[in-house]
Amino acid sequence: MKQYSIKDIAKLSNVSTATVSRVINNNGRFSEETKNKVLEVIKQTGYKINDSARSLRTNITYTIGILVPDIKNSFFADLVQKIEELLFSKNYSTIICNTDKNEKKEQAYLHMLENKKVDGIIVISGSYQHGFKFQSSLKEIPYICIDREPENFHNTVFISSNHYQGGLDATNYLFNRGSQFPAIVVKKVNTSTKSRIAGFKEALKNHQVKFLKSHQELKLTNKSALKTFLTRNPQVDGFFAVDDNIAISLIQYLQELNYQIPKQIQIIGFDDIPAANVLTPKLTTIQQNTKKIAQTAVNSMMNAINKQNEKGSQFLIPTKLINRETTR
Amino acid sequence: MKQYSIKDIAKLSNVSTATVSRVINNNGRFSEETKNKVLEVIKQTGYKINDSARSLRTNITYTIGILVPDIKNSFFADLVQKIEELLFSKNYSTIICNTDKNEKKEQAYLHMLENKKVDGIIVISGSYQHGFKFQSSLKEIPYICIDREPENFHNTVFISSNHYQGGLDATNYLFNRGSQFPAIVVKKVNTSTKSRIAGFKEALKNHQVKFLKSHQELKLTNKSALKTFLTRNPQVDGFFAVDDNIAISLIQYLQELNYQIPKQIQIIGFDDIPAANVLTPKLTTIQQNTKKIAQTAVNSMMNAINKQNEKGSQFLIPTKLINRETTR
DNA sequence: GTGAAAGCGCTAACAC
DNA sequence: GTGTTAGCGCTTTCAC
Repeated sequence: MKQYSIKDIAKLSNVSTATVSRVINNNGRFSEETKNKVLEVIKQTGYKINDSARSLRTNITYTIGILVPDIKNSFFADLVQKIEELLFSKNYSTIICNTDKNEKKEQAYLHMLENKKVDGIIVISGSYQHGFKFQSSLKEIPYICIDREPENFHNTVFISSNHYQGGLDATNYLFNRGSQFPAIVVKKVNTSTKSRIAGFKEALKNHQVKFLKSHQELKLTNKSALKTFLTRNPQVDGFFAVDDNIAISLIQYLQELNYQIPKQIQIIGFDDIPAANVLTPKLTTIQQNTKKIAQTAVNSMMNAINKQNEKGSQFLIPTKLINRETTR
Repeated sequence: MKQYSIKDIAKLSNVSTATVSRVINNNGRFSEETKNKVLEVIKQTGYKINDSARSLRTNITYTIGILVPDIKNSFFADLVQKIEELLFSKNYSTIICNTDKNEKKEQAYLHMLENKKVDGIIVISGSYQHGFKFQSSLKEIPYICIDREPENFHNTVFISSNHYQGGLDATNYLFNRGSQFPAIVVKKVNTSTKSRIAGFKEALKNHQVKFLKSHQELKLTNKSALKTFLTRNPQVDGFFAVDDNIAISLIQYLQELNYQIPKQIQIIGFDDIPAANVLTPKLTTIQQNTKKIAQTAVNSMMNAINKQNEKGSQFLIPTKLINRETTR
């Protein structure tokens, strides 16, 4: 059964398609009477707008693409959920693109989004080694980068937590709670962790502790890496884990090695993933303000769509320390 | 700057738009020579297909909507990610709709998806009280239900874990590991938990334990609810928590009340969320096969799109018991 | 193997 | 306040 088109509605309401269109879009220039008539017919028929036709005509799709490395990661999931909610409230749909940190997939998605003529793209990431480069052919689709630095800051808006400040706060907290030789624990390094590390180093400097990679930086590949590190650096009495998942492994290993947390060794993480609050002991960590990040991103996106140029802007969102049980 | 259209490509390649279209869609009826010529021009110009125009013409959008109560829930996130991946490999985009368990929002999304003329809708849920009813006006958009029973099974395909069997297995395991009076812990009840409870009851029956709501069912609103329950039912030596989050609260309360797990009381959960493997003690639980569920769903979706009618089918996916530390 | 042209459903410029 | 109509970019039928 054929779907109703605007033509059918026009005919059934004894008006022209233009009038129906005006009523649908509330564009004025119709009487209350015709409006009611048309609306009634629409209701009766169950007429549904055809967005393809509309987009073809208007060049607006009311659709935003969102590139995310892994939706299962709770930080990303949180962000996506909040962004999606905000976009929905502005009548936008969001197309989710799980890139799996795979560049080929990312390219394929970008291609797809270009074909779809989305109104904008939000790029989320903290997991790539490389910056984000988006070479749209002619028509520039505006894009916003969250947590992944773009190759060229002039083309876009960059939004991120203040990872540097977060790292600084975390490390200072370790000092304030009595640690004297905190070390940092990393796995893979990307743009955001780099800043967290920089914050860590700054805190050391402020406390007159010299940073030596062999003494203050642990690459946590497995339990024995930790064991070796602690044997060589018995003075270490605090760890800033560059993210919560690392902190979780760390805690597990430390417990297996019979260290007492936080008595002997304090730990602070980053992200505040759900598991952090469920561990024994519960993890002290740095929480990112996903709500604010999402708001800022959507805001910038709307501005970009409306040609309110913000290109080149960077927004750094403050983090918050959540004190729990792995610090004294 | 205007974007290139198929007309421009036609002109630049000295062929007709029809030919360009044939080349793009690889529909045959063109020579190798023209093909190369056209492809070259496309490459040079960076021409991008306009999917709105194409969809308008073909009535196919290559877009699937996916309704999910809460993408932050790790089970849903997992499912969505896997479904999205499969759809992407088939050249479909997925529009994510986070309904927040809000019926009004759900309706609004459905409306949006109808306007967008998506090719299909996948409805995920285990969190609604009511079944899913989708009254599309005329053109039936096919839809698949995962974990939420449709109001009318004849209109759709229903896919879900075998919650009943999972509940049965969980409870049997408790018995096998030495519990004699297992109880079930619930919070809110929906279609899936109902089946899990039914499985629990069946296991009791098989072990000649009579089910009495006051003795075998705990509504875990807070710690004192647990305390009261255990005072009244001191014989209880095992809990089947109807999902992992409930299990987590339960463990925490039990520890605060100084019960020993699993020595005095065994616990088994359901879902295998990430936190389950990180608790102390680690949670024994029932894992759902998200991969299989996703595959089945996408498969059915493709069949529905291709008019390979499966309506009325139900697929029950087996679960798997993950033995960890909260059982003996 | 190729082209001309109709038409998908809509919006908006223009005329009245 | 309302109608006529062109045209957005594409696919597809039909003719050659």
